[in-house]
Amino acid sequence: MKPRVRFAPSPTGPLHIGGVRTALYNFLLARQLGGTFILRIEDTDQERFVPGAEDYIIETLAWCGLQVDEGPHVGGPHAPYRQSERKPMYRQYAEQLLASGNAYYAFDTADALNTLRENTQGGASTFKYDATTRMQLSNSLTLSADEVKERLNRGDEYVIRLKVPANEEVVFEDVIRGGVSFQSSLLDDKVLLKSDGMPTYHMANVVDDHLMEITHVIRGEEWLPSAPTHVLLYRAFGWEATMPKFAHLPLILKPDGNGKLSKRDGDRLGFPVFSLDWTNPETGEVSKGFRERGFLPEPFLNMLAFLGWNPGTEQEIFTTEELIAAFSLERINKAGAKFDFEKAKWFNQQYIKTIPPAELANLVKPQLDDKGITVSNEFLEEASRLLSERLTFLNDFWDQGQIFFQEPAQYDVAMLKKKWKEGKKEFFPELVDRVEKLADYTAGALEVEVKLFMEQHGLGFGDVLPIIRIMLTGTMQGPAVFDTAVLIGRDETLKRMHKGLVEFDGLVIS
RNA sequence: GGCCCGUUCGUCUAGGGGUUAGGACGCUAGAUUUUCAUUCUAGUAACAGGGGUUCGAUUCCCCUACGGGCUACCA
Repeated sequence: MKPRVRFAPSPTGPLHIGGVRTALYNFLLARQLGGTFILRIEDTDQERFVPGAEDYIIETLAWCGLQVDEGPHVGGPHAPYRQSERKPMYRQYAEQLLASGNAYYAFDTADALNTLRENTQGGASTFKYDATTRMQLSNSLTLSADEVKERLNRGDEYVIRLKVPANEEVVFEDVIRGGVSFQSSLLDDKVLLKSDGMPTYHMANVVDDHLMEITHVIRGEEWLPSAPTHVLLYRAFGWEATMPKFAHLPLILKPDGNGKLSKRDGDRLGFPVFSLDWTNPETGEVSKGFRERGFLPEPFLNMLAFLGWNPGTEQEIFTTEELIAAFSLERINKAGAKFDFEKAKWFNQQYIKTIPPAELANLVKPQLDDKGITVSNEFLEEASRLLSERLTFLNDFWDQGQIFFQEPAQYDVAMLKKKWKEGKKEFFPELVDRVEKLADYTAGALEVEVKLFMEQHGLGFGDVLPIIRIMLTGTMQGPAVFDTAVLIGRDETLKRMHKGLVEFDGLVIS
């Protein structure tokens, strides 16, 4: 059987990193096994539908390079891939279960059931629609056939529920957790078809996974408690022989404290939890995405893959191709992983420094475009070369490299006060002059010239270099001074030096 | 409350009946860079607790504690 896996999100909002990781694991397994990666949109709840969410999901997968083989935007042999569009298909399956006695009509209203639940709150047991209560409720099990028919004809609202067998042990194998078992009497008679005719998640999921010939269901741990219901459904349909393998992923947790990672944690702790920027269509509120924060897709995926999985070797930096080769469901951990933004940054930084300067130049170019700055490709490439080991995020390029494109906006006055002193500063006009006359304007020649200048005047590196650095960049940080001087060119270097000569005295006095 | 899943350095984790319990992030120190960052080296730090089983348990079993998930006509 050809491996077929699916990522099946609900379009209820932006994808957070847990969702992306689920997609990634599905993708990795599909690619490793030469199988098919399917995107299915589970939009059976019209009330929670959020406009733009589906596009967001598709854009995220595209940005990450998780190419979808079948899905709503690319089609495929099992189209449609949006459950709302598959609505007419589910009814017959519900009826099949009705006919075989595995399901029944239930006429109880949601309000009535809520009341029952409230009345049993805090007691020994909470109300559950199950084998012990269903004979006291109004459904096709308790009503006469005639009355059921009459209610149906009259147009009474109803749902179709799964008739969960009493006192059975439901056992299934989870690839990650091993054998898992549930007592069927603890399960409730889940609604299969809602009163609006839409299937519930459980129904649609099982039917579609079967129809789409899914071989592995890889999803979050929050689905583990409903997995036995799904197993029962496969059984009721007579599909148990081709039931997919289940793998329930551990959750991604808050870095501090406990609980699932949520949007709030990101806001609170200052890091993104979504893949891309997201604008809430109702409030207009914008949530930061990893992409916009300066992450690149490969390290983003690399980092995500390691949240709950590891290859068993000491290699941590992986390309997506390498992840495909190394991945295995069996090596996924059982326990939830707390998200660590520091480690996420490290993956990104490690990746950026491997990018060839010409390529990095292309990646950072938009930052200059935004500022209306145009430079030659050679210039940008050299700037990228100088900065590539110094960037954690792509966005750091401007912060660290702006002095390549514009004069320093301010000077490190505290340092100037220490270094711009009588007895030393008098020599600098001569240095500027020598730079101007230097025959060979290269980093090497500059260094030789500066050393010569120092020797002749009995000055040390500490007397001279900080001054040159501040003249050129304004700060004590940044790439090698001589490289910087060569990059910005002799004219610009001289211009900045002259400016320093003019301004430093005033700065030191104040 | 009930059910299910889980628990190795602060964090992500390797390991698995006998190990100096390994790596990575972070942090600290040193080296390099007369800057900062990078890089390199070193250091820091863990088997939740209690019972078994065993010659020997961190590893297997049980209990407890703690954490998480689920408990809707939401997914």
